[in-house]
Amino acid sequence: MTSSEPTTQDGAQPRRRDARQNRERLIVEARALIAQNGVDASLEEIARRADVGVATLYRNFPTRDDLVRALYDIALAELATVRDEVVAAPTAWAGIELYMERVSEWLVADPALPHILKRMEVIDPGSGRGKEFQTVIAGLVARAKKDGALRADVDAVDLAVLVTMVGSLGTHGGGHTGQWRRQLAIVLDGLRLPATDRPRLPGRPLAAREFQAAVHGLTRRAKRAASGSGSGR
Amino acid sequence: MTSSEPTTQDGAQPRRRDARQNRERLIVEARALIAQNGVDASLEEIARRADVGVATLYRNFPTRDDLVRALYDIALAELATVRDEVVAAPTAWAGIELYMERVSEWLVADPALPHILKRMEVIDPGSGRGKEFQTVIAGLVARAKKDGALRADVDAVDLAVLVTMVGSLGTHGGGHTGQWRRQLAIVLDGLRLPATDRPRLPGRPLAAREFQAAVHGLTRRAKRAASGSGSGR
DNA sequence: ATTATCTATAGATCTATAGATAATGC
DNA sequence: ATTATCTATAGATCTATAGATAATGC
Repeated sequence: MTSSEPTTQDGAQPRRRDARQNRERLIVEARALIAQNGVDASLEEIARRADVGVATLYRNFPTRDDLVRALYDIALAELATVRDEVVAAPTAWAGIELYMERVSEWLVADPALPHILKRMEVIDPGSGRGKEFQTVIAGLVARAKKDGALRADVDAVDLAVLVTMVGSLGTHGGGHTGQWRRQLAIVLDGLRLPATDRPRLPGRPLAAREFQAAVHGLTRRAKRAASGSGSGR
Repeated sequence: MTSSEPTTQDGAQPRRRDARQNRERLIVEARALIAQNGVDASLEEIARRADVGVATLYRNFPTRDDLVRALYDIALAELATVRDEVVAAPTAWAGIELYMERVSEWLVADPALPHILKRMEVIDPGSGRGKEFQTVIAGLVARAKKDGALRADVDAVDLAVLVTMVGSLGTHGGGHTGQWRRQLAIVLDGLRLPATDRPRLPGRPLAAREFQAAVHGLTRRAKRAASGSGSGR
């Protein structure tokens, strides 16, 4: 209770070299396992994969929710860069494109994120940590409409929903294939005005069997885990 | 091993009245809990919620995968109706719209489905149970392109990915709000040719706080569970 | 000297099954 | 008579912590 207690601070780096490394490894493995098994992934197994005793995990993250919070903070820090890029865009429409692309990329790159975001809202409802971001986007939306670049009947929240949707391809659509860029392009075409003269879709369409494998999550990592430990629990 | 053994047949209905009812209840609760906690949801808790001893669950579904398979079969049966509707559509484009809408609806209505589909591909890889469906859609796509109703640079697999994406709003975007219809309309506009004269978006945009709640899965059911048992495990 | 790690362990919960008991259908 | 249910339980795994042991930084 005394303020001078030498406990591990909130998200602060531990003082010792090995401790920092262990924390890093725990975070990496936690992300991987949560992506696979959800927020309730076994803490014991996370520790095991990080080659660390369970107690070390508990020292760093006394509660499961502390771990979730840490992952959330890291992810959010990455997102801050995106905001800067977006406001620096030459036109409002370019800003919107950038926003959609970067946030999709962010979601697809880390399939643990949906689970983490979901849990965060339970832990800390309406924290509104991304609220200023939303304000930026709302401004962009207004300008893009005025420019005649964005259809008039959508708003910033629609964009947020759309980007969530595209980002979900990381979990349910095999984000590693880069397919999501095609789908994003189609979504952008659905938003664009005038609605003619569309750019070509990026990449190539997926073969049917690739889609099967992708939707059902058979990335290399998932495959390894499936053959290793059955249902994974 | 003898073929006359009176074991519970594959997906067959049990003979006794109470048994049928119990099986029904198990399936309902399994669906709900899997939607919430993933395929690895506790079988004990499913039985508990269905007001049934665990042994009853195991009698009906000797293996977790048997349960998953049963849920899959039920879902697929529902989907068969959709195929009939789609082939009966007046134009190829109408068929595509119908396909996208009905399959999205199907996915959104049952947030357990992504988990189940994922697991099915592990249990029974490349079973290709939906393959004939894909063939139907491929034909539709070809016709719609010839009609000049669908953009030329997409194929049937793109549509499947898109519909997966929209369907994911059931899990990650609060499907109960019906928001997905707006997003689907935008996607369809991105696919349509000529790309002008779009129909109005259905419904109304979501308020920012509604989006928060929706994305983070605070449906009534999730709320109840969260306040009830913490992290739910 | 301080900071952090590991091993061991208590209590809870889960999977899976055996054996005793109850409910239906013919 | 048959079919199905329930209770009880063994063994595994998980969470969370206490106490002994090892590694770093000043």
